Amino acid sequence: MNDPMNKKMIRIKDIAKLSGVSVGTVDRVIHKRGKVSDTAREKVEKVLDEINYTPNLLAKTLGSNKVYSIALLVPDPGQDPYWKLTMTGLDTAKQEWRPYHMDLQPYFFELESAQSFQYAAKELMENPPDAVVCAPIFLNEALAFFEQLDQQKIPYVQFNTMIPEVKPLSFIGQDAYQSGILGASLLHLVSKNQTGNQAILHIRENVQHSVHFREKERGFREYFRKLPQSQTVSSVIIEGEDMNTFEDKLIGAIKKENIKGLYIPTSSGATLTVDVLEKNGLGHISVVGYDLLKENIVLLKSGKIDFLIHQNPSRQVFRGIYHLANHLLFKKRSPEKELFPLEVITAENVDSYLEAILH
Amino acid sequence: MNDPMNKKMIRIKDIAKLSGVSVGTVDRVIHKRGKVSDTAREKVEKVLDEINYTPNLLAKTLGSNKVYSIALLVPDPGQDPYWKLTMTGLDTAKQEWRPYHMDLQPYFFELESAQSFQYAAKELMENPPDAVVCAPIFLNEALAFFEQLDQQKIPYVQFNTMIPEVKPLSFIGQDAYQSGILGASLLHLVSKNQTGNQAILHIRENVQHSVHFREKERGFREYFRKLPQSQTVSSVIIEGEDMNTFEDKLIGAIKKENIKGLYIPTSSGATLTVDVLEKNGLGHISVVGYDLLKENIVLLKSGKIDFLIHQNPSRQVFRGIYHLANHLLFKKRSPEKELFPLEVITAENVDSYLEAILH
DNA sequence: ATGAAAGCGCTAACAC
DNA sequence: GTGTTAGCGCTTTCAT
Repeated sequence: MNDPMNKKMIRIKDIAKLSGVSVGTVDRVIHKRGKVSDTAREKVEKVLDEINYTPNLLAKTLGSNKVYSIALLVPDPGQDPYWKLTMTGLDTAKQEWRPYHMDLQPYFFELESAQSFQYAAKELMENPPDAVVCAPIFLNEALAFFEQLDQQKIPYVQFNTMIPEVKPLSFIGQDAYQSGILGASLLHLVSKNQTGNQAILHIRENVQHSVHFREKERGFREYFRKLPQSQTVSSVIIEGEDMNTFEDKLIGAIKKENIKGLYIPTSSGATLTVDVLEKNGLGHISVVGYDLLKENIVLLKSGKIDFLIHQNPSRQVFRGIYHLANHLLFKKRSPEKELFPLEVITAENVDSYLEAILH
Repeated sequence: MNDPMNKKMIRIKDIAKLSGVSVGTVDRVIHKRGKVSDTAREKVEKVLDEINYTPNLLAKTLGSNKVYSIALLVPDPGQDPYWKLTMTGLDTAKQEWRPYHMDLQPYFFELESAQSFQYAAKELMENPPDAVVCAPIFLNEALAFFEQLDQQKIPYVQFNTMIPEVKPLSFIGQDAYQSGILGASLLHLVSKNQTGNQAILHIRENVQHSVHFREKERGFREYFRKLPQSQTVSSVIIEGEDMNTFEDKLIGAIKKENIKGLYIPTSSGATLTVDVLEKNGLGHISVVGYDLLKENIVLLKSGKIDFLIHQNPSRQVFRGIYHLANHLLFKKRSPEKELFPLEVITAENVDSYLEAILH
């Protein structure tokens, strides 16, 4: 903005001298803390208006000499490869913030159990951190937790799933609706030469996730509805249970609805599906899936999945921590929302993503 | 790695006490500066081995009390929309590093004039910065400049174009060969239904850029060569001059070679090309271009360009500055190479990229 | 309400 | 060679 060329940077001491008060008073005025007389305040503010003071953040942090802690509340990475990716983000953040003595502690809950979310949240609060990064998988339980944080004035970042009811320091994630549109367009492109219908496949999606997945479905349908020659879209819902039921349901639907393309919003769903397709000689069906899970990468490279959309969970937590750390350490303000780009992964660019440093 | 839960962080003072020497000596051992007796060194090193000391970077930087400057040497952003994007990266970096009193100064040269590169480099060196970020468009001139920097022990980051002959602090950019492969695969995908040949279009590419563009071409050709039914690829070279010549050459080549798909490695080349195609009723020809230039975005959204590949020049400079700042301020070591992912942009995800904070 | 002064952890200059 | 000490710019405490 303005030239930082002026040799000497302005210090609180300088402001004090210029306005004829002590550094203590200047500090009080700047941070609106303690008592200051109107006359003193005016003198200082006058000087502040004229010069352009930017505090030295290093000194600020050093002087206040606190060790901050940030807790991370996420699904157990051992239970799901998608959530396992978030640990990379945590590790990178740990390294990055280590020199600032930031204490980063993860707490895990079962992906399928709202109760375990409550339990993990409770454990977390037994030793209240200075800030929290949370994936609010379970709507009600998350709301209760966030309320608790609000009460204790603990700032938090919400990521992955967007719950509009709360006002976190920031939300980090993607536009799920647009993600559905993108998925649809990719599927459309890649299955142009085949005849048949498109389908969205819901595999073991918690009802609780539903906001997220519903938005994806809405986008997906919208794309095909808007097409010049509007196409119908089937929806195949598979609750879970055993592989045989899964196979029967899936193959049944494909045959019945004459499906040529499958959109699979759940990261780990693509592997299961492709296995079944292969086994049943349905390898020609186009597949668009999510995320850089090991299995997905293999399938992508071998051409069994056509596209992946990258949600970048590792970076989501990395950025969540980043915002909170900046908030705590440097009082920097964070964006209300940080929406990640919807990244298209193909066999040809997947390696470039794997090599890239948490970008 | 290891638990940061131990209430108190270890300070140099602690190490001094534990090893029975003074803080000065500990500092000397840690930084291998000044003279230390072997016995003292051993005592300190023994303690260092046992405990896990991470220096407080805030205190470190504050104590050494320097104002660092980083110079940026890039093509004039006024002359080319691609290079204009780098200014976003500079601005963001300025904001980010402002609190650390980092002085960031850009120097510009003419995109088509090696001499102006020399001139700008000379001007830059009249007031030697502590580090340099440079886009080495002109091979020989860049080599001379880098040599000068090496001599003066000024660290530098090389971005956008990879010159293997030098050893900068880091290189930032993309794998151009793989980028060509990606471009080819996208073009192949999108033009499957049409008959004809693929072509790569070279528009006003300085000979000096050639490493970069040659690699892209190599990848592009390689993709089609490896295809089960190997396809031929034409290469259309347009030196510059006026629009009419451009049009004649382009249309001539398209007709003659029966071209159905165009790969355009130069960011600003796509607009020119699409204009000519439209005008000549050749709107059906598929186009893959580069980068999020305003004009490209419009064409992408209207379906006149099928895909863009994002080189993210703004982030390239942002990261370049990031590495150098960390190097200077915190003595952090940077990666030799930071390869960006090859990002695929479509009409459906382009907005998500525009919204995204310099990601 | 305000000023003076003691840190924060590290660096660097200085004395011995 | 080694220990001591005065900063770096800010926060925080303690007198006044």
